Amino acid sequence: MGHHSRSGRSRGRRGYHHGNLREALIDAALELIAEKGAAGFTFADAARGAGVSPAAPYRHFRDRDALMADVARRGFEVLAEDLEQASTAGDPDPIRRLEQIGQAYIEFARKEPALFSAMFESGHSYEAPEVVVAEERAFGVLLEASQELADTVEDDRRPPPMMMALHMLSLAHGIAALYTRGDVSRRKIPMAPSELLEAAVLVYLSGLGISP
Amino acid sequence: MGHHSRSGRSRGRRGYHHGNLREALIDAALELIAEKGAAGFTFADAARGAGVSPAAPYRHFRDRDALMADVARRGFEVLAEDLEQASTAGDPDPIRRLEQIGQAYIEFARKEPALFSAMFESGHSYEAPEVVVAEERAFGVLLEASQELADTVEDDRRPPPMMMALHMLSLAHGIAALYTRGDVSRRKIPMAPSELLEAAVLVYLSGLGISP
DNA sequence: TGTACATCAGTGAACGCGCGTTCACTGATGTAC
DNA sequence: TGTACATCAGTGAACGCGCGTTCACTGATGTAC
Repeated sequence: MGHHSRSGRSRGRRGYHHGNLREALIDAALELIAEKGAAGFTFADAARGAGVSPAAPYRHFRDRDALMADVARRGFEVLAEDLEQASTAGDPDPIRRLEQIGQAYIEFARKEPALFSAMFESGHSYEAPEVVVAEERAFGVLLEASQELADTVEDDRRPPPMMMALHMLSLAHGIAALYTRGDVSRRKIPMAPSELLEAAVLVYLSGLGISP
Repeated sequence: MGHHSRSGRSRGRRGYHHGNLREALIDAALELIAEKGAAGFTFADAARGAGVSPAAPYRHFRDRDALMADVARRGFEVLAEDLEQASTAGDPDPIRRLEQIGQAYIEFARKEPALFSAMFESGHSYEAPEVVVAEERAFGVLLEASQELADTVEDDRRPPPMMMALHMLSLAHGIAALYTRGDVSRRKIPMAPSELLEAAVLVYLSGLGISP
């Protein structure tokens, strides 16, 4: 299953103690989310998936919600890393950078549908500090790139970076939510999501007076 | 509760027969979704909410999924109506029309968070024909307005209406999903969602060479 | 290096609960004549 | 208009099941000396 490429499959416990049950539970949750959606599993399911007794998860998470919050936190952390990667690697041209970050956003949704669901479709808002921090870190990448791009424009025509970042995020998130998840979902469109995003970004930036 | 402004509150049964249990179950489901999210209720909860025995819903819906699908269908129908309303009423100028449709989209998400959740955050894709029809009807409004606006541009610079419509939808949906639901959710931003959308639309259209 | 002991991270049995679902039933409604 | 009857839409009791959660427990690990 694709979404374990990062964390590796939990490879069976080595005795009475599991060794890394916390991670194994998160992995199991992701697998279950991928199968049946964010609402489609129970605390006991996660225990079963990790190969432990139903009482074992209580050593690591207060309840199912706490487990889900941790899954969401990891999601935002992975997303932040991906966006940072897209921002620092690749073409350093400010326009290309912004566009690459947007592409990384929808690519994240495509590659990690289970994380994406846990983050945005679980019915919770996750006000836990670690989640908020990770969220802001991800948004910060977008904001910084917007700032940098805005700085290339002469003073009197410079667009507000915060607005640019929010526009980019909304656009990327909308495309991701509606069109990127191949299996569980969604609407079909006559072009790839990445093309749709690319075209939108170019039009949008052109509207701000920014052209390649 | 706000989301009953359209259908009216179910006002207690008048005897052994409920009279309109199907609608009452949908109403109850909406109330429960508003309280606890799309995953936060059971078939039995819906029955309780409608004031009938747990066996009664089986006369109208095969299971909980069938009930949710019907809620989603109604959601898309209401959305389609709202978009049509925004398209036909109000300013007939093509630019304003498109923008009004976008505003209606996020306004729908704000006013009907329970419907919005059922439509987009329930973990189902709803391939039932009636749902697809309602979805296409809603999208059709956006497409038609895009078509009309594209027609105001001279031939050689005319943007593809389908692309415009998809861009508008993605943008509106992203803003709606991230920022419009006051209670259950979400991120805070330094401007109202409607302003965020308005600015984005103006920039975008300007990028297409369309200005008021 | 060995031993005693504290701590940690699991077990597995048990419980109460509510859910989904079926069933024979029955009150209410509609219709034929 | 009245009556017999079919159909509809609900009841309520029952069931098996799996979930969440607690509990005393125990095997494994780490550490002091």
